[in-house]
Amino acid sequence: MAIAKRSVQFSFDPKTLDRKWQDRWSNDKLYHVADTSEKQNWFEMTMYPYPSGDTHIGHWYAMAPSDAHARFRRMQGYNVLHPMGFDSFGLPAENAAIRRGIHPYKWTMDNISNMKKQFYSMGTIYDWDREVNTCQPDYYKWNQWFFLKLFENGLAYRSNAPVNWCGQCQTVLANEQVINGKCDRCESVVIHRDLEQWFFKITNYAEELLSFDKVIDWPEKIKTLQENWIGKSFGVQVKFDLSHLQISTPEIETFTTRIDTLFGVTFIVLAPEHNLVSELTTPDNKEKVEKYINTTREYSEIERLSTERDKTGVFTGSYATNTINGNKVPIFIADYVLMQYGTGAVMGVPAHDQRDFEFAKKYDLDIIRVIAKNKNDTESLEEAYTESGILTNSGKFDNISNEEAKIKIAEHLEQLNLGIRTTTYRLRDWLISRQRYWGTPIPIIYCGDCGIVPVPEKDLPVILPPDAEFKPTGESPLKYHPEFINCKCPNCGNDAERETDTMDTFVDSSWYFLRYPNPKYDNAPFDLNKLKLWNPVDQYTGGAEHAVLHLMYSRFFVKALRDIGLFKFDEPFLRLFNQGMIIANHQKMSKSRGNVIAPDDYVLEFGADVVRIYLMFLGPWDQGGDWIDSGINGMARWINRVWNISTINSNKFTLTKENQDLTRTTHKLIKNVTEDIDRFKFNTALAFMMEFTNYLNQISENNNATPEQWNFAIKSLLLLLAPIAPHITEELWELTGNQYSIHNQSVPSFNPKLIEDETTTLVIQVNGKVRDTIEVGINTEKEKAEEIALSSEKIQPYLVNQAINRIIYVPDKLVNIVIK
RNA sequence: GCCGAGGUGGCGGAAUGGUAGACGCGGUGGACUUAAAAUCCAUUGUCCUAAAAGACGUGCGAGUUCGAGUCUCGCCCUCGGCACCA
Repeated sequence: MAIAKRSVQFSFDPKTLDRKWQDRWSNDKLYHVADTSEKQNWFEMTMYPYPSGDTHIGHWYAMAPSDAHARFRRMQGYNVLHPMGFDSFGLPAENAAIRRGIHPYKWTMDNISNMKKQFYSMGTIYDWDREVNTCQPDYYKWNQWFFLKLFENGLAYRSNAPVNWCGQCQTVLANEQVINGKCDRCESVVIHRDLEQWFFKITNYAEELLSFDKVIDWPEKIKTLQENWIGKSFGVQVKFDLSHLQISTPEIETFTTRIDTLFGVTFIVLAPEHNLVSELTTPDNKEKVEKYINTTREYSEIERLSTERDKTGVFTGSYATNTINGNKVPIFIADYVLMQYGTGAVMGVPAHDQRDFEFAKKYDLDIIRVIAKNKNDTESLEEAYTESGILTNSGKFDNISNEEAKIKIAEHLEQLNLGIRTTTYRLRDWLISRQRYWGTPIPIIYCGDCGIVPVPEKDLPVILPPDAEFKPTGESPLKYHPEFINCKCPNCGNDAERETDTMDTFVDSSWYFLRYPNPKYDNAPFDLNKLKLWNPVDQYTGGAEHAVLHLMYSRFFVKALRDIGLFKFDEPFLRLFNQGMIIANHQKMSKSRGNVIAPDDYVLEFGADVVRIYLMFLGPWDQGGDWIDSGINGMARWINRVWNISTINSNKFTLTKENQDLTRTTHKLIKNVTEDIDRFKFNTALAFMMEFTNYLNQISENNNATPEQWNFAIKSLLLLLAPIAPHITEELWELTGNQYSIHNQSVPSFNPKLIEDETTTLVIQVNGKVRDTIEVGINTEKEKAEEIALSSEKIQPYLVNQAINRIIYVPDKLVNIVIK
């Protein structure tokens, strides 16, 4: 795509400037971060990228503002660690290997070196001595180490679980490889299969993850998203009697949040995977049931995703007894009941649950209304009644409110030992197995005699063999790598086999913030002394698309490692800020649309600073922005004006007495910009600076400053702009005779007393409509202000023959004359 | 369906309940120039008007208030996330 041409004639050459200062900073190790200093440490991170090969404007949009904020903290006197790394395991590398025959390692490392060059061209303060790269054995070794720790502590386990299966490729697919229910490689429909998989027991932490007491500042939105994901609900586990069937268990347990509707149960539904299904199925239903289970097992993603899908199910032939009223109800299986939630069994109350209602209609089951809108309510139901109401058809519980009944019936069941109040969560355990090559090998050995044997710590890392063969079969190359698979059991020494699955890459990102303080430490994942200096992270920034997965997994990791005793803190990220999405010319950017903004081209044309400024000016960072090509010239124009105005020789100013207004405006600028950058409001911070530049032009033209105050104004402007536009401000800092480097200076401070205005514009309203504005001294008395307002020539006509009801006075702001 | 964010000029966007449209883009007119670009100056919500003055104006409809883009209630639309969770 062609880029916007520069229409500005710069007074300087941005390309030369960028290079000059980037090299100087790099040679001087200006951004080297010591672990300790006389300053307070501040750990500010932005989410590390996947090394896709080319930085696009989205990377810049995430990184430039966070870099500016970190630089700003640095100038506020903190010792700032603002590191960068690469989330370098993952699918695209493997696909490149299969499609183009490039080894994932080479592909990844080439991309990383390219992206590092691009980050360098942005003028970021990343200290590359602290780089973290997750595909290196010295990093993923610790993934394996953590896995062993979690395993030892009962937080990692192996279990059978359904996976996405592509029949064409004969392999398992990760969720992200399933696009609209189809395989992303061969486009055939994906079905479900059961496989033995490894899980992390995140559900142990469901309750603690719901609490955000230990964070300082997180967006409400993200907290809510996590709360919804965890999905806590209160309900009752209630038993239905099966004793008459004489099978292995005398009862079946269901979970419900609507125990008040217990008298309305007309059927029971089990998930097809429920372990009682085979026992409950009577011989004459056997064929039907098995057929249903098989089709369910092979149900496609597409069907499952469809909301409007008909409820289907099949009768097992058996009945259960609802002990509260002795009713016999039929037992069905249906795939709308999920094995993973609650007990995998549901009591069907068609009158008060829409899904049950549809199911009952389809299979012609009874619908018994037990909650009435009011006492006279006898209407028949067109759909489930899910509102609150009064109990009916419910024996001794009739005529009480359903909210009351929830408690009464639960207590009743508990007394009879037929039910118990419980809490259930939607959150599932974290499935970490991936049937892929380019990831961390799971450090487990399977021995015919000893079973599951963890790889001993001393044998870590289990190295990913570099000489794997990549064939377009879709299967993990590790499955065909005998040297990798075959090994000796660490326990008994007999022949054994290695696990060939690798870990989900979210494992890598769940603790990388613990590695930045000591990326090369090799006795442990981290040196506790270093860790204490930096962690937890003071400020984290990144896209909201990671609201649940990455951010919740990281929280889980920290809590689990804390409980294992590795450190004491509870949360990984104390403050979180989510930037919005950047779009281009009103459209989402995509390769197919051909509207992807390539930052490199703009950097060559305009210089890094102009691109940085534009990204921060486009809109409020948290709400995203619209990159409109023509807009960038405005930033170039402005920065050129900053250049021109900064290079004016201050000796030309001949005023001997200070211009109070300039002093006031300069101090206001400092206040406003400081506050705005602090809260990531770069767009308004820049607007203030632009306004100030326009103002300085007037001052210069009218020669309305002393040399000293002019210098102070320019110096303040440069210092405030330095975090956002590091190259040009550094050059101007030098040109104006200051000492290298501007980035080692402090943010200028303002004097609140000097900000106070002497006069203010008083708005005069009549009945809330602005009729006049009058300049008055600050702190004008009410009586005086009213007098001024009433005597205004513009106001007079409105008051002729009018009775004044009252007068509102807001000091220093307005007078509102209320007439009839 | 549920949860969240949002709806303001031609465009991106500003506005602790107190002058709506800061700042920037784009447009128009002018200066400079042989000319153009760049730069600078002026102007730029709509209607009415020669102008002044005025009227209208923040998705729609009500309400609270001396005063509402901002608060309350009820709708409509857009974008993001979740989605048979019993």
